[in-house]
Amino acid sequence: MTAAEIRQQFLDFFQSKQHAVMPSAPIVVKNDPTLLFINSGMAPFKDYFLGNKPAPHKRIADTQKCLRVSGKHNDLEEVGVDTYHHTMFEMLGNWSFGDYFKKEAIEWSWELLTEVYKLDKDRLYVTVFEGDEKEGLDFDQESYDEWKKYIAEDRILRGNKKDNFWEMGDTGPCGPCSEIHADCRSAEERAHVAGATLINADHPQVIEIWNNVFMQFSRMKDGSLQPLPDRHVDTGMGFERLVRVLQGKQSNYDTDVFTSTITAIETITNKKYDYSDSKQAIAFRVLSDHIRAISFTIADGQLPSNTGAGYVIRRILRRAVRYYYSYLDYKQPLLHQLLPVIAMQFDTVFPELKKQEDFVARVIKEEEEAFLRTLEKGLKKMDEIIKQTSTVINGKEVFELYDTYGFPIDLTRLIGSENGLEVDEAAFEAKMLQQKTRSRAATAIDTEDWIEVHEVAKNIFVGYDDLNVATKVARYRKVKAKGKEQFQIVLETTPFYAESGGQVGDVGELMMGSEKLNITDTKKENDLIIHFADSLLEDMSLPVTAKVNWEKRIETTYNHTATHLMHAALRQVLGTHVAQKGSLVNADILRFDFSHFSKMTDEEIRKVEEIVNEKIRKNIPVVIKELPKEEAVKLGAMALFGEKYGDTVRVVTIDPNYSIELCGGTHVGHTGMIGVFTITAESAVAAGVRRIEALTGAAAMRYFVDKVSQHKQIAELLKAKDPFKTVEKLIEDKNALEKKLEALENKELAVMAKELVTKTTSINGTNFLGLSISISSTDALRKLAAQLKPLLNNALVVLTSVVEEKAQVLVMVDEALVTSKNLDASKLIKEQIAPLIKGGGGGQKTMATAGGQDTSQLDKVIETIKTLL
RNA sequence: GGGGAAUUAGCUCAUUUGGUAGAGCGCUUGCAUGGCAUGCAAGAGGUGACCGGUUCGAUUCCGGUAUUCUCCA
Repeated sequence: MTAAEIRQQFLDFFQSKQHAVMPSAPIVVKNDPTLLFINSGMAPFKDYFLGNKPAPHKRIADTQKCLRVSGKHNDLEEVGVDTYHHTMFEMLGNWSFGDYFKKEAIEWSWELLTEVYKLDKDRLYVTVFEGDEKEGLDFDQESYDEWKKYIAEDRILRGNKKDNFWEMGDTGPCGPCSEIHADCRSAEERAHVAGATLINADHPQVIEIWNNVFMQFSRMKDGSLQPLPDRHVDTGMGFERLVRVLQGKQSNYDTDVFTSTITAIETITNKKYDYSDSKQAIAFRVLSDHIRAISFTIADGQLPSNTGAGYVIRRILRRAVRYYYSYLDYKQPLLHQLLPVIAMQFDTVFPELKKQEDFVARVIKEEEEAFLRTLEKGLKKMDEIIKQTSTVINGKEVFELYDTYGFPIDLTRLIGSENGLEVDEAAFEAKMLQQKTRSRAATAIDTEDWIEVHEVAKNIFVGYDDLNVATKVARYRKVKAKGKEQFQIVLETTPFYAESGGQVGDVGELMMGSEKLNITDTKKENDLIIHFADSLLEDMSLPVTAKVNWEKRIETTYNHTATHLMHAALRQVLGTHVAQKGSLVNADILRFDFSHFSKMTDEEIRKVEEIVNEKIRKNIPVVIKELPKEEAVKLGAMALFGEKYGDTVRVVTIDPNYSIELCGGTHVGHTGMIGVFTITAESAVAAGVRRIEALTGAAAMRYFVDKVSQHKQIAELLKAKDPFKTVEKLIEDKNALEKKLEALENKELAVMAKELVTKTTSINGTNFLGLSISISSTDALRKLAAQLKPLLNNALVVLTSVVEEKAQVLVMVDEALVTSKNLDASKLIKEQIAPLIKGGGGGQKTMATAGGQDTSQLDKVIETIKTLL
């Protein structure tokens, strides 16, 4: 049975049990400050469990792309070392939202495993929650009784709170769970040691394959448990593990989920995968695992970057590079070459990768090249350190290599040992810990419990039509971050648009009688609209009026509609490979990132501006409709990868032949309202991604007026019709004049030098020249000395001058005198001259300069030097 | 969001307690060589990212801004 068949059978099975089969949500998470990536099958359904919104179906089944790189059992550094941990994995799940519960869940899971997949019943064990006195929780008799119908009682094990009580987070839905484990050991081993003793004991062949969670409580901030009104089922079965069990393999990497990738790596590197624990074999596993995580996150819209979720991708990618660089002896970009293999493999389940194959490959290649460059730089730094070190590379240097130059510690270790050097690991760890605690302290957020004011069924957004509504506060809470206190407020109905789809959140005020409260920002947490304020109203329970700042909103709206017009224009001008990769729309500007591989030419930019402005002048009506997703896609709406859509979507159409996009943002009624549009900047943000910044309406007009008046002023200043030509000529002339001036100065100085030479006197066989001269700058003084030098030998020269009311002294000593008379110009200047003129100075032995406040002592300076001879 | 670092000629990079900014490649010109990454000589090319401060004097020290790299969250 192939992996693809196993997946399909799961979905078909639950479809036959009246489940709606849903596609995987994007692996990249938006609108949730607590999560960077989907890390479990239930994550996309959080809102349904929290009661923020109703589930579209009571029963759902799916396979969900998940990513885990941290946590107790998911250290990135462990992936590939063993045979069953992954960064990205698929989680098969079936879900009940207030529908069926323990009985059906248990019955169906048994039916699927034993009758569809035909797993040997002797190899299966299940666990149920034993209860917990401290929490006041009873033994899960209900599940136990259900299991008893299918499986011998000695195969039903009791688990404690750690293993068999699942919680979503510190607070929120939770409940007992029941796991199914499979014993994949050989017959002899099984006869020797009973499987039951190995459950949850980290045995690589006795593994949990499925967890059924029965949500029936909600954890409060004070730690107490409240029963949930609706009970839910949340199950998760690790797909890669399941395939391994069903295909009878010892390792996940030996299943057809990974073998095609491993074969491709063998071909590219000309090395063999030998299933061992060698570094080389680990490298194969690391690469075949990481390429999946990297490819799917990029396809779902997260580019590698140096912060947040993008940084996680970068780290995974770099770990893969490190492995092929060090252990497969491959020094060029490799990962991007694997893309065709996995894009093909997942073509039917996750088509988003195949559709963006070229783009994803280019991003990965670019990123690999960048890191290989970083490695080069680190190697150079490493060389320096090796030269200066005799036995142990100190922690500070190891940390600096790692922290500042991004040079991986394992490479430092490897190269160090090749040069007979050790690494001070303890000091490195200490530095690392310091950095971690500093970062944590800076981001610590203290969130208090919600204070319920009015119970409301649903949080309603009315801001598409109304900017001013009477409503009441549903709940609020205090949030403390970086010593700053803020309040989050949820309203029953709100006109405030929450930051989403690039459009910033609304600002405005809440009013209660004459009392006003400023709303500084509006954000979404999952689907909950949260208003931010610095304080609270005196009485939060009274009715309030919520009022959006109208001016800011309308200007933001101009910019948002203009973004759609521009997106369509870009596709016309540059081609249909242009896809949105991110955007920022606020009252002042619009910024739009899109996939495109070269810098836009001036003509292309002008063409886009022309098209957008033409569409504005046509005053096209903007038509907004709520439609089922499938219908919208049929209309030709641009389906944006990485956007998670519900069943009905909001379709924004500006001329059905021009622009149709799925969008939740706010838009103008007719394009004419935008007024005018202009692009102010075009730049690169990442490999294959360009960024445009633009202005509309009044801001664009101000921009034009400024430019025109600047141009006018320049023309007036130059008294020229064509200022460009004039400026070009001015620059040319200026350069020529500067050169001429410099030549003239040098000539003048040469003449001066010749004249001065005649004033040289001989003292005790040494030529001495001490003069007070008039000169324009210290630079000229130095140049003069340079001119004098070839004209004199065996000479000591002292020149003094007053430049900008400051005393300046230059002392020049012939090389011969430096040794024969032990003269040192720098010493002279510092010890004898500088104090005289109340200043400082220095230089080299043969030439030094000094400057000071006191100009009255310049004659004495010359005398002082003279007496030295 | 919090640290660390970098920014010097068209490109790649030097320049130690602050004292007239250098190299290689590339470019221009001349000469040599039948051609191949040819040789010799001369030359052009720098507001040392930007803005302030300390200093007689800052590429160098200090602060700020921008951009890039990097680590952590």
